[in-house]
Amino acid sequence: MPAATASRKRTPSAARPAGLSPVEVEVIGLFVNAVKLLGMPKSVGEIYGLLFISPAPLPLDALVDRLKISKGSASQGLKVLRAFGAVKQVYVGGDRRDHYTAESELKKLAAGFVREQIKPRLEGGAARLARLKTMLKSEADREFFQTRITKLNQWHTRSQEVMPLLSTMLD
Amino acid sequence: MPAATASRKRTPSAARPAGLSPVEVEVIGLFVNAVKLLGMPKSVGEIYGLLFISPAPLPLDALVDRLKISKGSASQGLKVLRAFGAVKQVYVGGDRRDHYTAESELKKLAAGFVREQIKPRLEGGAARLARLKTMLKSEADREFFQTRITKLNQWHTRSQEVMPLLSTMLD
DNA sequence: TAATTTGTTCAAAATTTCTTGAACAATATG
DNA sequence: CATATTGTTCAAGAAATTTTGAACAAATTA
Repeated sequence: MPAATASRKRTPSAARPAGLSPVEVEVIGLFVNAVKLLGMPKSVGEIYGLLFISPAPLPLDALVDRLKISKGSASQGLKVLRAFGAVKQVYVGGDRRDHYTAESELKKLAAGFVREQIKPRLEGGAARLARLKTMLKSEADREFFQTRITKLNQWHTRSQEVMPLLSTMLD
Repeated sequence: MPAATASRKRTPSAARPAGLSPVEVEVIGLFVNAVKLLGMPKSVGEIYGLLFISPAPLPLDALVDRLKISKGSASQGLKVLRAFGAVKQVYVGGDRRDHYTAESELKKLAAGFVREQIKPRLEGGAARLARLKTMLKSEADREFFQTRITKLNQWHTRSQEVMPLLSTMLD
């Protein structure tokens, strides 16, 4: 058999652990938990976790092999993580595949979450509130509704104020 | 027919709107959204929303009738809301049923959420982290893991620090 | 005490969400 | 150009979550 031409069977060097080490399992579990708390699918946590604990950037294949998830899940999960800025694309010479590392700056992660998940919802909330105000104007009388809507307004304003403070604190 | 003995057919006074008014629909929608963002079932948002916009305290029956949800859902939803302190039990004279109003202090709601949802998870995270540290002690060498675990530690500490600040800000 | 009211619990049904895998597009390689 | 590689998309299947409704317990009333 001919000497391997730098990369023959896609196994760069040393044995690539087919399964997961105990440490890896533990770290991934941590992220699966966190990610579910934030309302995201388990696979997203698994992917981020593995990247987080991986010394080298990993391509999609590696995620599929080691986490035993489908290509579709891996692709979808990476898409979400990219949108959040939770994952960085890294160039690896002599390899056509995209490789990824975990972004580990808490501030950036928080910013991504706010941008992708919180902001859109707050905006939706703002729209609804506006509509409510119109409705009340026409119904004119109902005092109680008025006080409740005012309360909602306060909440909404407060939420928007808190957000930037939060990101400052996470510095 | 004899004069109603204060409460005959469980319809205190005036017509009880069987369906929901446009304003009610709008407010409830707002809360259903919010509640889903926090990872809770729709019915919890509906219940809280109706109580929030209701001038008078409501018993379980009213939730069932007006929201058209099952008794089971209503009971379960109230249980959750009670645990969060998102709902107050109000005494209503001459009525055996429990009546509820929505707690509308943002601070209290936030506190409930932290207590019921965030804290337990952070504690779970702490346990995992402790386990991880032990594992690393035995594997001794792996430097990279070490730096990552340190990072996790920072995050965890930071989260715990941020929590009380958050509740201060929501005053 | 028997009948009624009120509310809880929990297994099964309904719904929602996630994952898979095959088809496809895009790019590179021989 | 034909073939291989890489990655995306999306419909169908699998899994997880929520809702229902009936059985039950507790408290009340006649």
